[in-house]
Amino acid sequence: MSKQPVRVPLALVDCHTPLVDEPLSADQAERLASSFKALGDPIRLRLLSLIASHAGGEACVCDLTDAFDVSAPTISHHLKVLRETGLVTSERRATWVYYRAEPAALDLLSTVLSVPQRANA
Amino acid sequence: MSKQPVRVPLALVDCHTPLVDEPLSADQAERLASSFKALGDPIRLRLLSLIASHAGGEACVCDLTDAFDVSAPTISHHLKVLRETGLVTSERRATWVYYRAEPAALDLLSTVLSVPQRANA
DNA sequence: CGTTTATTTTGACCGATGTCGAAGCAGACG
DNA sequence: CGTCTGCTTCGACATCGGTCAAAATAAACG
Repeated sequence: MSKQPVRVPLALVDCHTPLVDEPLSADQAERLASSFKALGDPIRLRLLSLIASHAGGEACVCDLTDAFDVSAPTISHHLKVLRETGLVTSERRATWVYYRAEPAALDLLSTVLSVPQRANA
Repeated sequence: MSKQPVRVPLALVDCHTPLVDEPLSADQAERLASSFKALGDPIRLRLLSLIASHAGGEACVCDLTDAFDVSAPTISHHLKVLRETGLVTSERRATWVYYRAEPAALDLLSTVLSVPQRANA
């Protein structure tokens, strides 16, 4: 029942305030933009969603490849982009490679976009 | 004290479930990706943040241009991208053009990325 | 060990996108 | 009316990014 260690991708430490609250620094914007860019492709979004919503919290690449009309190298490329931004992690077990979503990364981006309701300014 | 009309950008009606809950359809992914792609540029992120956090809830283009090292046409281009995805709206008043953030659009994207905490699957 | 299957890397292609200067448009103000 | 200022559009250019086929790597299996 212990708390999971909260894994915030290295590139995103220090970005935790909703962007509507105060202007992002150039530096924060640079790092956040990389993450959103990774989400800015329909195949990557679907991959992430498939992985995150998959039974057991992980999905094998072979499961993912079949869901799309693009070649295996293309899927691999998109997974790499998601990995490099810390949105997913991967682990090889025997023949197959399994991907998991990184909830802390998603949550952080969700927070940045959130709109805290307050008195209408 | 009446409720504001909730303005969800047309392209995003029908996308309201966290992507970790169930796989996005190709169609939803396509539309959401457009929005995230708009957020996938550091200048656009900072523009959005500047606009949303600006006193009065709106900012004039002239305020925005000075904050960056790029030309006015480039700022205008980025604002157009934000406008076309429904993240901001603009209004001309006399000499100046004012931009506002669209909270419903931000909130929707925030929801899609959110991670509802539940029993660890 | 050679083969087969799963996944990634490499290299090339080409369309998409960020950038700028120049030109255009819209109001305001003499 | 003519001109000035604020903003956008146009056209060109360079870079980036998604895609594939082919080759490379990894692990199992016979």
